[in-house]
Amino acid sequence: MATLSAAPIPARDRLIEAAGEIFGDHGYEGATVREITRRAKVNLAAINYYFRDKEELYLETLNHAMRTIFLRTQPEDLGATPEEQLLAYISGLLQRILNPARPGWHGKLLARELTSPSRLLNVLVETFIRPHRDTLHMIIQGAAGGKLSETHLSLIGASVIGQCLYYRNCRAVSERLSPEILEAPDYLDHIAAHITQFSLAGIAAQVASKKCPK
Amino acid sequence: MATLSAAPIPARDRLIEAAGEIFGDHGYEGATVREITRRAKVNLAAINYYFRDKEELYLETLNHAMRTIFLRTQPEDLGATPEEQLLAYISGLLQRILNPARPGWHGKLLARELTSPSRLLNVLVETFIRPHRDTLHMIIQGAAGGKLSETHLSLIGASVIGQCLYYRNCRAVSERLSPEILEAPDYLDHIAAHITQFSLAGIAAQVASKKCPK
Amino acid sequence: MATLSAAPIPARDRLIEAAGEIFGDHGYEGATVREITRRAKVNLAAINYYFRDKEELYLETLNHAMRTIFLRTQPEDLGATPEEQLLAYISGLLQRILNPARPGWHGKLLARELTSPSRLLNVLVETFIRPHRDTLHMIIQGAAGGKLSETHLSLIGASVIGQCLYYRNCRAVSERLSPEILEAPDYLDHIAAHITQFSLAGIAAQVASKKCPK
Amino acid sequence: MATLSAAPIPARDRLIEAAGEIFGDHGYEGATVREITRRAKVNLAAINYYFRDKEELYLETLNHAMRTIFLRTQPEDLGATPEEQLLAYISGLLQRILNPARPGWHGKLLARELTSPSRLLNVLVETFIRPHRDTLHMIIQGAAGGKLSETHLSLIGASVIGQCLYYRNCRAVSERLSPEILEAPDYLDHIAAHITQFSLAGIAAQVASKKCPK
DNA sequence: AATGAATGAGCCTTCATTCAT
DNA sequence: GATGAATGAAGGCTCATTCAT
Repeated sequence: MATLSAAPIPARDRLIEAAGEIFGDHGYEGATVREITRRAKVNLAAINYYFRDKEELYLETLNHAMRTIFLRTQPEDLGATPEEQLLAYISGLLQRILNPARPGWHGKLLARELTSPSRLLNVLVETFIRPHRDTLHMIIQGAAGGKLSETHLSLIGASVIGQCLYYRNCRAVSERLSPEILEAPDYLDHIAAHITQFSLAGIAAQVASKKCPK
Repeated sequence: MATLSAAPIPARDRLIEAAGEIFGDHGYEGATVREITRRAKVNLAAINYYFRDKEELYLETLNHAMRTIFLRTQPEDLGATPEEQLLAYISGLLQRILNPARPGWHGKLLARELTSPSRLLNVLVETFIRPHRDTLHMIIQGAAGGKLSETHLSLIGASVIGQCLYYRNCRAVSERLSPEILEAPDYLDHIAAHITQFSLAGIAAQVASKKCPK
Repeated sequence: MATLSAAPIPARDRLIEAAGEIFGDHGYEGATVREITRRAKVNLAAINYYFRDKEELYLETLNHAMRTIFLRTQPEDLGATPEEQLLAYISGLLQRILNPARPGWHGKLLARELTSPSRLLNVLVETFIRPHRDTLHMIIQGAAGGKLSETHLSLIGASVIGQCLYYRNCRAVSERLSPEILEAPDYLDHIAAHITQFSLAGIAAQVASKKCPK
Repeated sequence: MATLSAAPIPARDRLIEAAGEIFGDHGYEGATVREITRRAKVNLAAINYYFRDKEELYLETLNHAMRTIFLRTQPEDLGATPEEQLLAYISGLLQRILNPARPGWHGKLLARELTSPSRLLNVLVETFIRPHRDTLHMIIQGAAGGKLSETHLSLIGASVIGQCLYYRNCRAVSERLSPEILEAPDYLDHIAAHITQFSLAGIAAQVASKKCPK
């Protein structure tokens, strides 16, 4: 019989959702399977049933978050000019790790994993992060006019990413030191605009310094 | 009788040193007092004796790391021109959180605390971070010629700090994506120079855009 | 298939039985959960599983003992004349706290709780002891011919109860000072008879002294 | 130089006083040497210095309490007639175990020891309790006119002692069930008078029943 | 004579996991 | 397919005690 009521979320998915929240808030060691199963409203033994053990659940949850955060984006999808592409890239990244409309734990989990990596890091880097990084480098190269070495690209890429991650990693500090920035309704747009302008100037300076080295 | 042998390090100090390493590597929840006391070569009950409990030991250790990292530095100590000051500031920060000659756990502990704050964060921000931030803002204001609003200072300050912390928070990723950067013997100087040049260009662009808003 | 073997006692009940014996012998603080779980032949973690913690187990065990000791008895169940009722009451009380056929720890636990009350005492008094006391007062009033004030009833009741509890609280001393009393096969009956006769005389004297106060 | 200030109480005596209070309130196992040394305002190691260990301190403290409670009293000291002697005996016992002017822990410690004896009980019984019991039996024999057997004396003695100890052992219950008795300023005298009258009647009945056994 | 530093043993509790159903 | 019962291991902590001074 057809019915309008939404299908109930399967237990396995409820587990991943609950695990993400708790791993994000308390870390792998700080999270307890009891708390996770309670929040997911499943039996205590369900984690060992659907996943093998706590670690497997963590890896599965992390994988889920990474897939959501690192949606493939091609430069051509981002905009016409390199400047537009960079803004789109930065804006997208900020959205993915900070937007409270998304499950907050995606970004938290990524930040935790970067700071203290699990054994999944290698596959994480190759599968998700490197392609994303390549896209960013391409955009930067475009903005620079195609003159930058790999090392320069890496340094600049790190500068761009570092600026974005700051708002994820140091959110608690920001809230105390510069609350006005985080309180604006469209603060993510403001921050994205600032980082883009700031970085484009940095890129331009890099190009200039290579042209006329003192 | 005079002797050349160094005085033995007191048990309490050995505990803080061991705790710093293990808290830095595994986080508060992941660290066990058994492991800490074993590494410090003291009795299991020593933590309860010198500190009240595990949490007190953590706070004491964190405080120790913060005091070491956030040595007061006045702008005038840093250099003559704003550019020199900014370079000195960035270089100093990188040294404090990354220099392997220092106990590696200082920076790790700071990074952990920023990402997932304990109840000590408030006092940490007011005692250590805010004064440091004020110094940075002063330097930026100097580099900008004294024209920037508080909000702009905050955004630019976040860009500078974010670039620096990237190498601490995402070190594991950097090692995989750009190993050549971290392998140079004076890589901290290179990074500091890059961030400084990048940021000065960003500051200049900010000043220019305020003068002639499109 | 029908079998003659008795059903195995559930782990939870074994825990209460073992806990009663050990709490009775060593008190709450002197008892260890290790010893209790060992005697109950269950895992160390079973206490946390069936009860929340050691205290909850104690309260549950105490409650169990109290329910067994303080079976409701109505005066009319006890006998026809007040004298028979008093004998039945005293005899029943002695049986409940001393009879070695019952688990010995019931009485021990009660004696301990009276001497050094836990936070359960209030509910214990209201639920179990007060009704019992009211029954006793009714019997005394009957034996006295209905002339005694509340205060006199309380004093006489205390005298009756005190005589009975002596054999519980000071059993170890009795065994040394008057072993012949405890060695008779029906010593509980002898003691009950003595206390009854002794108390009836006391009650009669009380009534007489009220009639002709000197 | 002579001075009016009282001599400071020696550390050893302060320890016994503090130990008595805490053993009385929490029992041997529930008491901690830390708490005792803190209350006695002595070093943590003082217990092991003045006494050998915790148990030795307990025995010493118990001994101290027993000596205070069981001051030798001869029948001739108590009064002329057996009735006066019994009143004096009962009144004295109640004073010793209940009088709040004395250190409250004396009675508490005795009650605890009777209910759950330590290995000191044997010597306690022979040294303190038996002589006291003999005095009581002599008084009872006097009141009875010298006709009672040992067994009868023991039963009657137990009745007398039991009535007295009730107010020590079940004080917490009395406070809830009959507060009015304990609130009178001279309640100890009232209780002593009641127990004496009650017991004299009991003794008389015993004598009568032996004369004309049914 | 007395004490601060340090310790080994044992406490209760909680953890992730498994097993029988 | 899913779960309630039960468990072994390890957790942090507190205990009474000792040792060097």
